[in-house]
Amino acid sequence: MNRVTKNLLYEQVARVGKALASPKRLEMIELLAQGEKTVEVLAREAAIDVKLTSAHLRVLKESRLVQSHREGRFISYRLAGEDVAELWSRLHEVASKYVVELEVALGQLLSGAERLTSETRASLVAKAAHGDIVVLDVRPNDEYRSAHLPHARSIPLAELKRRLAELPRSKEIVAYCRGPFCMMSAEAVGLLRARGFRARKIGDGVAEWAASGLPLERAA
Amino acid sequence: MNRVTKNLLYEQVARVGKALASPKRLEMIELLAQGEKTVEVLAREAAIDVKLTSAHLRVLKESRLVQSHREGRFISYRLAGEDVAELWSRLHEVASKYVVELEVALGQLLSGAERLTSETRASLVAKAAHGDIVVLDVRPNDEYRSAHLPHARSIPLAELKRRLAELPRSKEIVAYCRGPFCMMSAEAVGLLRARGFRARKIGDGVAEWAASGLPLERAA
DNA sequence: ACAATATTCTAAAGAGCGTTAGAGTGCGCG
DNA sequence: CGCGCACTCTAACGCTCTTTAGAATATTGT
Repeated sequence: MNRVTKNLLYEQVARVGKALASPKRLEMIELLAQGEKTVEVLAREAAIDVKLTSAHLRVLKESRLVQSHREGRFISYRLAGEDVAELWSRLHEVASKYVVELEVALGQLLSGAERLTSETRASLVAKAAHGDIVVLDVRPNDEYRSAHLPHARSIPLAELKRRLAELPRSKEIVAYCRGPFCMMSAEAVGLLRARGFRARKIGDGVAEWAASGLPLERAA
Repeated sequence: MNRVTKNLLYEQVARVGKALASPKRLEMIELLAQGEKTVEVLAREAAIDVKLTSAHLRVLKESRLVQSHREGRFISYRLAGEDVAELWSRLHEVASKYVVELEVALGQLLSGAERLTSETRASLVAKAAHGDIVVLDVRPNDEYRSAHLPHARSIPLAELKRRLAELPRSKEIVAYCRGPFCMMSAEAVGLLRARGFRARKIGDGVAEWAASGLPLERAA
């Protein structure tokens, strides 16, 4: 009985592991870490067929990583807790530390994006609080409202070009988006630099930030 | 290219997820979190066929979660880093928090084993340092030597019955083993209570302890 | 060099998972 | 009420993973 029970327990944990074993589901988890989303929105943002998205969400729901609730005609999904985002963050931390191919790919992708340590995160907050830099959130505005880095300002990537006047040329602009795999902040930096701003990106998203133990801000 | 690269990245992370998607591999990771082991030892302790153990180790090695090196006729495996044990700990933390069936099974299995918080962990160390309690490691001695909780004493479960004289009847004995799924500490507590000792178990193993940020001791 | 031991490699069967399409369900609006 | 929308359920295909057995490899001791 001992051994049988034991295997059953590892099986339950493996159910969560299985949920984390698919690239599509991982992308969905990262998107949901930005805030609640409907199936349709999720399918569009991840570029996955709606039916397939629904099927994957079913798996995530069965493993208790996400929860769903109906809102009128739409069904909205969210992560089951903060620690799910943290788990995702740890997973890709371990992955990027040990999987060489990922390192190489990440290196190309991030193209100079800073990997933050707890010290640099703390000094980032301090500089932002003091007004020495501008922390810029380039995700869609609803994701910003759901949660964002301390002192961050929201200008979604799509609106950046026509809202450049809101940004100072005297200060360094530090852009971020959904996490190290997300290209939006890199695009934003490219645009800003072309217009003569001083800008750089960081690899952190809200999940990475929270996983490092620092608090997030939420819109009222 | 953007999308292609992106999927490739999630795929790399999913490789690690896949490695965590099998009950047998999870059990092996927990065993390896206790210290380096050869294939044969691992196979015996997990009650898995040697060939199958080797195959699973191959998967773990390909996902860079474990490393191997030859020692004479044996090949010894260990976790690739401390954060792998931490990842395992987080995984089963999330699993046990959200998977109801696991909760129930755990509840029966732990039968009163204390879930530790950071406060109770700290006070445990303080009491052990002061000599108010005896922290007892009932795992095989080589696992104890590899790493153990602060101030812990080693009496492997197999030797406990004939070494009872080494333990004080005046102090409470706090037993632990490999983690919340491990039955050895529960057996030890049963034995000790039957002989008139004051004893209880805790769910922590070295992985859970380290994941909570506290230091471990290692034999010189 | 040869036998014994520990482990890996190869091949093949079976189970389980991802994906797609079509039918079905629940909600809101006219 | 009934139509349309958002989503889920079911069934089926192909593919990948697990598991087992047999052959192969590397190392030690004689």
